[in-house]
Amino acid sequence: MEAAVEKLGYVPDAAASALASNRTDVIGLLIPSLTNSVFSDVLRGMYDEAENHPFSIQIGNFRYRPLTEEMLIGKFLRQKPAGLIVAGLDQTDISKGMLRAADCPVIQIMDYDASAEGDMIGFSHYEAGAAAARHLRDRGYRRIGFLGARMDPRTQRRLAGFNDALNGTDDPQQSKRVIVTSTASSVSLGAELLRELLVRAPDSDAIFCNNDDLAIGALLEAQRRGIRIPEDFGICGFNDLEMSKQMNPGLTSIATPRYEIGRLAISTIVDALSSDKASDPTRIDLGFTVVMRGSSARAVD
Amino acid sequence: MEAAVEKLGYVPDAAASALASNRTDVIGLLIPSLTNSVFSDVLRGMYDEAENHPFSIQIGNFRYRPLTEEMLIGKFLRQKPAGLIVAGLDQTDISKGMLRAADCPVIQIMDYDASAEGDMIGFSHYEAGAAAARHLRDRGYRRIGFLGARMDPRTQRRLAGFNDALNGTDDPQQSKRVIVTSTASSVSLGAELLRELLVRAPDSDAIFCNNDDLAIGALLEAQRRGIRIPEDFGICGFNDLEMSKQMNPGLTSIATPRYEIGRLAISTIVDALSSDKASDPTRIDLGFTVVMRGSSARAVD
DNA sequence: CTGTTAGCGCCTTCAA
DNA sequence: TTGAAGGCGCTAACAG
Repeated sequence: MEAAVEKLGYVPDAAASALASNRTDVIGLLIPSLTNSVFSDVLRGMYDEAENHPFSIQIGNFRYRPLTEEMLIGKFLRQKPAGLIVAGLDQTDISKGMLRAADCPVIQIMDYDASAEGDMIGFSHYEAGAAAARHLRDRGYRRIGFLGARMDPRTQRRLAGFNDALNGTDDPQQSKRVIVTSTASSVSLGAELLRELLVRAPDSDAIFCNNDDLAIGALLEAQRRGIRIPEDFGICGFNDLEMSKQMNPGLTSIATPRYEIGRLAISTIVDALSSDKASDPTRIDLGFTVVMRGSSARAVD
Repeated sequence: MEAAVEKLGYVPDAAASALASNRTDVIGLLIPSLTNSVFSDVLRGMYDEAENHPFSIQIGNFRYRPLTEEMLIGKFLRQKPAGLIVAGLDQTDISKGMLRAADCPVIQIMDYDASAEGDMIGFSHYEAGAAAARHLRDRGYRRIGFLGARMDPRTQRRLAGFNDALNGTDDPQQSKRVIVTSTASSVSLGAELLRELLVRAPDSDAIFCNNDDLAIGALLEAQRRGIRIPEDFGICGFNDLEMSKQMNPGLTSIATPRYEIGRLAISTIVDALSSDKASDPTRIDLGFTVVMRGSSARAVD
């Protein structure tokens, strides 16, 4: 009979199946931005992992707007997804309530905070910011600025870690060296923010950038201005994009496990779906790595 | 009654609706790669446009494999999508048959070829390749190479246009200057391919790159080798990524209407769905623009 | 034009 | 273990 079914070219109807079983094979993914190059790696990991499973991925873009996220969570949940993946730990209370009540696996990705509730796969942005500050300080830089675009909650946590780690550097100007904006991150913006830093605090001798786009823009702008890197000025980026190591000098950055987060998010959902017994909570801190390259490789005496 | 319905928090069931109407509100999108930075701009355009409509977007990644594309077209069509968007004009015959028979709007994007069938929104890659060759020749370069990664059909058309435009340049070595590989494009690969070109044809004085990733990698590698750009060596990229204009010198590139393609693809489907009368075929050539910057701005006598 | 009803195709339960 | 049948909630066709 199965053979006959094969021959006749039978294909199950997804809608009928969904109606009867109250479940689809769509995994919903909610991300704050499509511009952010970060998410393309996460997506790649997800698609690589999903390839071996009968799931489709449907992306919702909430544009860094919590209320849009709330609306999309509701919309996705109504579609009876196989699972839901949301970026970040900072949903509104209403969103959190919906996620808690959802009758499908829900994973939060990108961030890790032991005190937050729910399943999560990510790393601590606070620690990453602190590690960047420490790295630059260890290389002998003393007047370290911060360039940031679109300060989402994770960026703010990096800034908090950065600031806390620099406390005791007794740089009275430290707060002046934090240059942030609400506009989207880009290479051009990195150049712009560096110019602004050098106006507001011209004696700055290093920067930690929100992400590698900004860092690359700042590096290129510094070179246009004849600033010697790393001798006179150190730069540390964040994310370690593929191109960062190709810069001249190479860009020091913080490598983040974006691809792995994507893979694990899907495989966690698949596992939760296959093992009918309630599985253990998934709370994975994947960590990060400071990758030193030329842009901060100053000789320390 | 409608008010009561509101009050009771009624929400329609997507699966039941799909089963009864034989139609969902999902627009399927088939792309060959998630790595390619090109598609993030296309996606952005799509999501920006879709925001005003009740459609969700579901992405299939066929990894440059025609048979995977075929399988995904079948899978998507079975879900009764509101519409289908496929990248490229080069599907297998079976795929083409399925697309022709689909009972939903189908748009091909990224490419434009007047002799191909079906609705399409894109531009001519052949012409783009020819324009790049002409630009470099007009700036006085005479021994122009081509760097290419993952030669998909559109890339090959750019190469064909490039080659045809250089015919008559009477460079007997022209074919030696074409360096291509099957691996995925990246900045590092651009550096690598430039090194290879300079081994195989050391007298080359310019390159047209597959895309800006390669071009940026080649530019940075050339600088590491002390090659003067644009005096001794000209570079033209493709796609005009945001960061290209920030390079030192700025990277000459071919600006492509990626965001616009995304927007138009969605709005075309929405229009086709709303106007019940069969609408006119959509065949839009959006063109491209050669943006000259420092990397090819050599004084011509 | 409004109100009613018969499926849509599968899943799941219940009977054999 | 296998098989039959009732719904899942909506849409569209049809009757009034």
